[in-house]
Amino acid sequence: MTSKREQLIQTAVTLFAKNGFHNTGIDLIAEQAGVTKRTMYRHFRSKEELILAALRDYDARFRNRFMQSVESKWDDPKDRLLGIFEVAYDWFTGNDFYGCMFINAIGEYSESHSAIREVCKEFKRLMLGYYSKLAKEAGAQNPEHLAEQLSLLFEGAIVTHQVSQKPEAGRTACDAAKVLIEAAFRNGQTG
Amino acid sequence: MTSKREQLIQTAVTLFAKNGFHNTGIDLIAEQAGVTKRTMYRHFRSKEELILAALRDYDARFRNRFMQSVESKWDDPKDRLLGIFEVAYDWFTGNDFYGCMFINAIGEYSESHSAIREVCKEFKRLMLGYYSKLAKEAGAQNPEHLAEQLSLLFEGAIVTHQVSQKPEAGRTACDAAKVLIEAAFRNGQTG
DNA sequence: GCAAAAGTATACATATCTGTATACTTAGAT
DNA sequence: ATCTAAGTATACAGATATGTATACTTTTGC
Repeated sequence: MTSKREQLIQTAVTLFAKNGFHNTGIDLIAEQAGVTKRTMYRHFRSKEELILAALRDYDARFRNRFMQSVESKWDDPKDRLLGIFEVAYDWFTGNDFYGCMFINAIGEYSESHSAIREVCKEFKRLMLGYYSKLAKEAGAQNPEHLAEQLSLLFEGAIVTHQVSQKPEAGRTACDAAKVLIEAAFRNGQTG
Repeated sequence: MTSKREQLIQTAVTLFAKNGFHNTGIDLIAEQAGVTKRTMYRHFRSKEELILAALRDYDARFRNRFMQSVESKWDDPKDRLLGIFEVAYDWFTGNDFYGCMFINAIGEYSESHSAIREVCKEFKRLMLGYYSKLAKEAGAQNPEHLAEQLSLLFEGAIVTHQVSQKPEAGRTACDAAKVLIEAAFRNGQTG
């Protein structure tokens, strides 16, 4: 049996993703988690603490799932670089895709120096690090640079699908990624 | 003198962009606009109506400013395609950059069929149309496809700068855009 | 000049939000 | 076995939300 704390976090992740942060009240989270508000406040001293816990939990789970998905489907590092976009496509077209939770969080909590921003930045930093690692394994001469380019395509595809609901965004990102990857291997420095 | 209605819309745009939609109350908007709440409700029958008006107003102004900026700085259509990212960089590094208002709006109002979503989709559609027009003028063989690729880079740069506060995202987008543009002119179909 | 529209000022209704208080009940660990 | 931590249930405090009501004043079009 999962702990009450875990139930709270999972419920929070779901509701925050679907309905936004300010728009999701503590009462609803507690009710949906099958827990009283008193219990919630014993685990988290404030709503912000719960938000942080939800983001941190989602961060770890998402990256784990993502990397395992990529690595179970492709072996060649260069294939994996492209595979990123295949996996992203599956994510986009799933039933409960509401964009990237971290982007959405910053949309609501824009303060420059806040704990929430730090978690969001860290998530993006770690994702970028993964692309970079794949690019390095694939033998790109400037793996960081290629990773940053692919990251832009990835983020772009997320928000395009989120806002415009165009499934072809995933395909387009994949096409563009191919071009950028080829260029990165053709002459090291890409532009 | 600008009308009260205009003042309300401008104030709403500023506050929604900076502090989010749910987190910005009618009372504050009215106060900041120098207007009573009663007056606000004479112009807009609900907060959602004000949000829609703010988004529509911002949509028109932003695109206008953006296109004029691009076209006043470059004459050659191919230069303009790259210029997009220069102009974007200026936007990112300005004083009050809080990401794309439309992306942020969808983050808070994710319902699939809502008036808010339609306005956001329309904005993105019109921006894409502009890239497409430039690509066509530049003589790309598949201007829509190139436009969609560049759009992904653009959106990616927005959210990357918004979340991770990395000024180099603009530069990276520009580099990647160069590669994609070159590829689009080298062999029409890009991957 | 005057009626209608738009504005001010302020209070109110109603709902919901975060967070706390009180009193009682389990469940586990030593 | 008992003591503590964690849980339930419920009510409350205080702030803030959206939206309305009332009564008065200013602006503006005809």
